[in-house]
Amino acid sequence: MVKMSDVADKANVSKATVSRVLRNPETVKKATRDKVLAIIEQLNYQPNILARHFRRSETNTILVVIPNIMNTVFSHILGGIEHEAGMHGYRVILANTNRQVEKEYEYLDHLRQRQADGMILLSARMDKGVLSEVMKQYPVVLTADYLEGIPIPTVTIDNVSSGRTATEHLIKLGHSRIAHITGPLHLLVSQDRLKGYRQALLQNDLDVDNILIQEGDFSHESGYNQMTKLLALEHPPTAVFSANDEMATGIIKAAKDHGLSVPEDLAVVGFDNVKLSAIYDPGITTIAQPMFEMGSKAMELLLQQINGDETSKKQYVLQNELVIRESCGANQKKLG
Amino acid sequence: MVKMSDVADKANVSKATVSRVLRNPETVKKATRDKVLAIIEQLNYQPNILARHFRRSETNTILVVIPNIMNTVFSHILGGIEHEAGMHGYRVILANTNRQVEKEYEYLDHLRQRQADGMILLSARMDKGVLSEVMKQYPVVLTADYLEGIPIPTVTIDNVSSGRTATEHLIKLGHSRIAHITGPLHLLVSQDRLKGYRQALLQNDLDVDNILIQEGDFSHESGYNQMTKLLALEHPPTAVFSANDEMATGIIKAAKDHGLSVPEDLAVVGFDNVKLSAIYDPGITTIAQPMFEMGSKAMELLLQQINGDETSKKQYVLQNELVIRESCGANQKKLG
DNA sequence: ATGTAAAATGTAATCGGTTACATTTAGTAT
DNA sequence: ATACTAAATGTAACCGATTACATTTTACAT
Repeated sequence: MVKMSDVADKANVSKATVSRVLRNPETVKKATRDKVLAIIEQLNYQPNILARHFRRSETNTILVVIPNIMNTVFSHILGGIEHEAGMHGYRVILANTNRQVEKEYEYLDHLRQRQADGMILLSARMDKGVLSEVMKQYPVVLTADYLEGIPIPTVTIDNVSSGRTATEHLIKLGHSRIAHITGPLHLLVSQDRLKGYRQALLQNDLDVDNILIQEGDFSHESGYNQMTKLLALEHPPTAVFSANDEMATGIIKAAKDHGLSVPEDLAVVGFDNVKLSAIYDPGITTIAQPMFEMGSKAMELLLQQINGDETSKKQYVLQNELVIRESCGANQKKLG
Repeated sequence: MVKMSDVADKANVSKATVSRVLRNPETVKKATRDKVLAIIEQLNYQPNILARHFRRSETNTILVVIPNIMNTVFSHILGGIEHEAGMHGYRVILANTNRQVEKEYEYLDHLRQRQADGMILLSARMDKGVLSEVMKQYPVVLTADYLEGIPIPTVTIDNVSSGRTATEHLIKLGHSRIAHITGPLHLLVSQDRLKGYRQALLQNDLDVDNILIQEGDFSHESGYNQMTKLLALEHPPTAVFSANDEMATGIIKAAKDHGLSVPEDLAVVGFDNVKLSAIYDPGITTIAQPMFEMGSKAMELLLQQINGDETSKKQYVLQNELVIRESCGANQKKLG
């Protein structure tokens, strides 16, 4: 393997000059630079990146801690991260946690060992004290999830307002008996979407009937099961706000199996705007999370931190949007 | 940052001994080992992994070249890779190509610069000559895609036989006018699925009618569009084999929009068995690709190569399976 | 031609583990 | 107790690029 000193020898310059040609070309006279570059070309010299990483103790690598890559929402955020990272010469290491906290701690050690220049968390279950401590020493950004009480740079959407928007949309369509199937309630996102749902009802002088609020786990099956329960009520809902799109498909299936049509007999609004919601029949009206942008913005913030810009330690709230399709009935007749 | 020599000093041993405690504990007397470990604990010593990587010129990192992380099939394969890698202390670097060959070449350089110990390709568009050359020098495994003519270790399913199985299933259900909407035909997988489709027809003495073979691009829209075309034929098909599940949803939508029911008026079989096919209504009968297993098997083969086992340079063909749901009508009445 | 500052280049230390080889210590047989 | 082997530990070179600092060269003004 040809190394820097080989190039230096052949070009009759010192290693330092070769190094400069590579890293600070402007500090080297053009003639020398060209000569060195020619030799580099000729010898097909590839700098030993590991040596560079070691010497500079930086890795051009960032860690993405992700609960589950196979989840569409996460993989799209990851897409955004990867895109932005690539544009700046950074590589992305996958840190799948399968939702185990121990894994999060494990990856924290990677950061401490300087195996990565920074870390983007798509889930933060670890102890807040530990996280605050880490934040002080290393570049960290949180997205998709968020935490209360610690000032960690975060990129999210406003889930409360989104929940409100989704619910208000159903109210405007004339519904008054609106159910909500939530995500796992230990997650702040689920709590916030629920909060938004409640706010919308109250602000429109509608009762919040707790029997209409059922906890799901974001899976199709849970949507199906909880909806089946709701349909067995004496006064079943005429509309449902689902905390994500996959549950919405379960909800629609349950309604169909119960002999109801969507949106005629039951209006449904989902959340996320994953591809599924556009493909499903009926198309699912949903709150669009800008997943890709969340990822790229998170990476952008991380890069600022890596480059020593401490002022960038902010909370970012991205715009979300209601995407109207068939499942809510807005495109059909209005319900009375 | 506390380093190895600090530990050595405090423990009254040499750096070498500390290093051995960490890497070859069995070569150190228990008493010494315990003493050193205690000091490591006490000083909270974290070895500098970058130094280790540099010195040993290995990275415990592998590169996964992937056309698009946001695609379910790829993200599931990636899941399998990550899982297997994690179990063996390897980290996974994402190398998204967005289907650009140049990116593939770029990541090849990472391998050459020893930034990774090996590479798993989920797409190989690069020149076969280049790839063969790389294969000789570095551990490489191909999965999801495959190439003819070069003996690169590959993990796939048998797409020909799968295409045959899917088509035969429709034939057994009594269909004789079976269409096939293919994937992009520049991909071998698409060609092979098509080949299987043809074989099934011929082996059952059915004509291959080229008008019934339409090229799609794996998207919902292309499924919809091509099916719409097929339905406009004088003798439209009564069954379709779709080269993936997403197109199958488009096909079903087109049928519905044309006033047909699935499976009663049109039987559909998809390919992949992504979650979508289970969630969709009707549930899509499909060929299950063991995506996760493909990933973990590919990683397993890569690890064998990394560990110098050259005999492992094989082609692996994993089992696939027909998953019967509603869209083909097998669970309903038989068609005559 | 001479002096001076700026630009270009060189020298050599350094990053922190790893490991071949040398040396010491422990263990066992006679 | 002695000799010999194996086990344990130490010494020091090494991996290859980076960079602070020193030195030389160049450019320009007088």
